[in-house]
Amino acid sequence: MPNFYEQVYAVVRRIPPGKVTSYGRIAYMLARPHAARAVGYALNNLKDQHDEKYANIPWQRVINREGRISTVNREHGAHKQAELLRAEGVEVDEELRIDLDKYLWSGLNLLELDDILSGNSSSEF
DNA sequence: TTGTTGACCCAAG
DNA sequence: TCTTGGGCCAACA
Repeated sequence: MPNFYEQVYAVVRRIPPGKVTSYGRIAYMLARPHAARAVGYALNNLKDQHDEKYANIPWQRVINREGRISTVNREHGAHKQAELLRAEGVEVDEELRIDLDKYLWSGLNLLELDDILSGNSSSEF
């Protein structure tokens, strides 16, 4: 059973290009409806991992529940995230807002979730 | 075993 | 819409 970080990364990797989701939704998918902060913590940790293993995780597709990029600028910053999303065809306005009605990822279905949580998914890296 | 810290969320006002 | 206050969770010292 992967630890919480790995579970978060596994879900984030499944967000298709041009779609976004929120920290809270990811937490909910992982059967921890109130662990949104921990999801953000996991992604923050991701930034410090320069391992190839973590190189292709589309962290830019994770935003907050308001459809806003809430990244406090550190190295990459909110602007970088906006650029990455625009490059995928997601419209991001000057206020760093995204139209969730258009770009929200519907999420994993229950069968896929079960695969991840039970650890016998073939796509578990 | 605490206490602290975050790329969060929710309800009230 | 915006601001507050409270809560929740995982990692770390």
